[in-house]
Amino acid sequence: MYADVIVDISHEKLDKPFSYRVPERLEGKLEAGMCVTVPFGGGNKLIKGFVTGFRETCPFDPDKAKEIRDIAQDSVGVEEKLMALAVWLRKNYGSTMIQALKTVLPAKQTVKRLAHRTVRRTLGREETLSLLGECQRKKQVAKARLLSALLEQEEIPYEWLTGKLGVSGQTVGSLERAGALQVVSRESFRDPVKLESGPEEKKKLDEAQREIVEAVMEDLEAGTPRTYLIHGITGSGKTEVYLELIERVVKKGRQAVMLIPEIALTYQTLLRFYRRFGSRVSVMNSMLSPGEKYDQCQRARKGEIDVIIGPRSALFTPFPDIGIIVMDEEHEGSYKSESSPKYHAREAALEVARLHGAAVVLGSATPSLEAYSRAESGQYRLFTLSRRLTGGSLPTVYTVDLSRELREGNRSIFSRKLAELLADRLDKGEQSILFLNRRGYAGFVSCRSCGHVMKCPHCDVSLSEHTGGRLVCHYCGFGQPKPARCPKCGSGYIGGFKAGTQQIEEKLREMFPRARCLRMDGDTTKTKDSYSRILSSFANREADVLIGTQMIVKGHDFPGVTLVGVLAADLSLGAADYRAGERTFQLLTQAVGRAGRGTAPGEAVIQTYQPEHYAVVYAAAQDYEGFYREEMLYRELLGYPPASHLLAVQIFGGDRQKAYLLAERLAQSLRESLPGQAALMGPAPASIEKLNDIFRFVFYIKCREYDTLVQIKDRAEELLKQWQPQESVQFDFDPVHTL
DNA sequence: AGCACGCCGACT
DNA sequence: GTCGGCGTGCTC
Repeated sequence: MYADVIVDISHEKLDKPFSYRVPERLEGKLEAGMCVTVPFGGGNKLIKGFVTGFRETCPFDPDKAKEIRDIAQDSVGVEEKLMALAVWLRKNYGSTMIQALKTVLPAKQTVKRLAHRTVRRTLGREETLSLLGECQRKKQVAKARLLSALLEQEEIPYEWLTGKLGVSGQTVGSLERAGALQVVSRESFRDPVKLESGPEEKKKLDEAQREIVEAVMEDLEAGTPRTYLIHGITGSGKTEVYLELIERVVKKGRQAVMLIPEIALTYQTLLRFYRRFGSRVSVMNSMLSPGEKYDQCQRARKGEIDVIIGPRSALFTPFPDIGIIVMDEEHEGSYKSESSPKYHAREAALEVARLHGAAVVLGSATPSLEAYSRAESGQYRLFTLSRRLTGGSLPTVYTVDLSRELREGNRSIFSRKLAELLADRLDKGEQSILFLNRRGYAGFVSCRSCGHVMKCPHCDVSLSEHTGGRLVCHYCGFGQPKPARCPKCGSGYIGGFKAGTQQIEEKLREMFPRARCLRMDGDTTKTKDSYSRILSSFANREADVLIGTQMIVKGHDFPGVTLVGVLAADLSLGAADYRAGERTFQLLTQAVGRAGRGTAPGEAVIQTYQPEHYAVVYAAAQDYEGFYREEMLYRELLGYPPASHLLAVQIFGGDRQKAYLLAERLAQSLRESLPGQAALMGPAPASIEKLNDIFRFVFYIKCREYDTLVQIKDRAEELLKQWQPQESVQFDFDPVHTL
């Protein structure tokens, strides 16, 4: 019996499993994910490693195999919990143990410690010079290089030496022994966000808020923490509830994790946490350098912080005793990892909470169907906050039928209603936002005259236009040629949507030459701080109109905005996946909610070719419940999550034919042993069939039981182990981002 | 990353 | 011949 052991994730060259013999006394006791001590290298130095799997035979010269020394006893609680989490990730989402470990073990620890390791000259200038002369005399080129570098600059980062200067480790070592220099490993915990922790403004909670806090704390103190869903409209004071809960948990000596979507951390929110928790709070942010991330982990490990704010990876902060995990904007797609293991932070949070005995609080104005249905079934406890504390009433929403505009002779991007209201705002000096929900735009085809969208007859998702004018369903592979006329109304105005933020800006300038406008999209926010610069410049009323994609409707508060225009709701409705309706509803609700946050009443215009689509109708009415009922019905009918579960099996390969054959072969083999309640669809080319010269195919398996899908995944992994294909295969459970 | 190995110039 | 420096490659 042999065990695969990862000895150190920190270095790329060691970033692969080493096989060790399992001694008899450990047989049966050892499990994947366990921490063991093994002899490593020529000196048989004992080091710690993690078991990633087992095998019967030795994959190399069996004489070289060494034996596992022991199960590491000293493995602290923190590491053990993270390991258990890695095992869980691997089992439930299907990835290699290495990938799972990398996900869980934060940053590249040791590498990043080196980033903070420097070499400092200890001898004086004269002495160093004479030593340099001696080295040159002895033709010790490496030492000479190092010494002259140290004369230029007293302190040099370690990896400069090994990298740029080409000085090896032992050269540094021998000079250190000679007393010419000193290796300084500094663990300075710089605070990445420098803020003055001002006086804390503690708002008094109203009754509804207090009820939530009391309920959660009661369960937590009784030792029976649960999962809670707060359905609260924007501005209903969810953050206050989070703050209060976290403060109470911290007072009990436990730690808290505050999860936020990738880009959503606003300055205001951050400030509130700093005011409340001072230096005991830390931020994990994608803007941080890996070294800074590592710093934050060290601080957590040492117990220097109690609260971490960050995206899904903050879940793996090495806290010893987490008491609460808060997940704000629970419905956000960025909580689903896009790289293997493709875990969902909501599910991972539940597992972390289980391991720590912590409570999980989910919050959203538009909860995901997954969360809301679980709340309905009693799995989660539901709370509703329906009062807008910040004042301001809900905006008036107008839905404009774009096909009617077209029929009545208006071929512009702006409907007459939107143009009229825009002109009015410009006259009054009030601000407007124009929103283009481009996300999910995957080349769908619709009729400009009647709004009919070309859909797959088998899957009820939009067909995507592929090169060569063919329409393809990337769930089941169904294909048909692109029709010249709309099959419903016979109009020739059928085709893809082509409107970007630039065109909108041009049209706006044409129509309102006096309007000052700002544009915010991928192009204008390339640099790091341009994002916040645009937002603050708009907040300071330096512009009248802000044009942008999803990024403008998240988080930020603009009290001066009294008009929101959604230019084409259909852009996200037409997305070729089953979540299109849900996403559209969420985006529209958020967008509409941007209007009238201040004292002046707001208005919103939703332009669409499908004014009677339920996502549009319920968003316009700001009716979550209604939307939920209808969408859920549809998911039940078609067997999509959360009514059922869906496993996407994705095949990636450089050779189109071979990749397709593997997909076909794997799908066929799985079909043969498919349990009755499961159904397999496909394979089909991904919506972007070729990316970076890699061909992508996908097939889907639907099943009510999640565990059955896990078993099917295990079976697929087994087959792949036998076949050893060149292509890579990934699994995505209940996918959020379709390929 | 750390360590052994082997090559190469220098010096008793 | 031997010693020590320094790059190279391997580690189950």
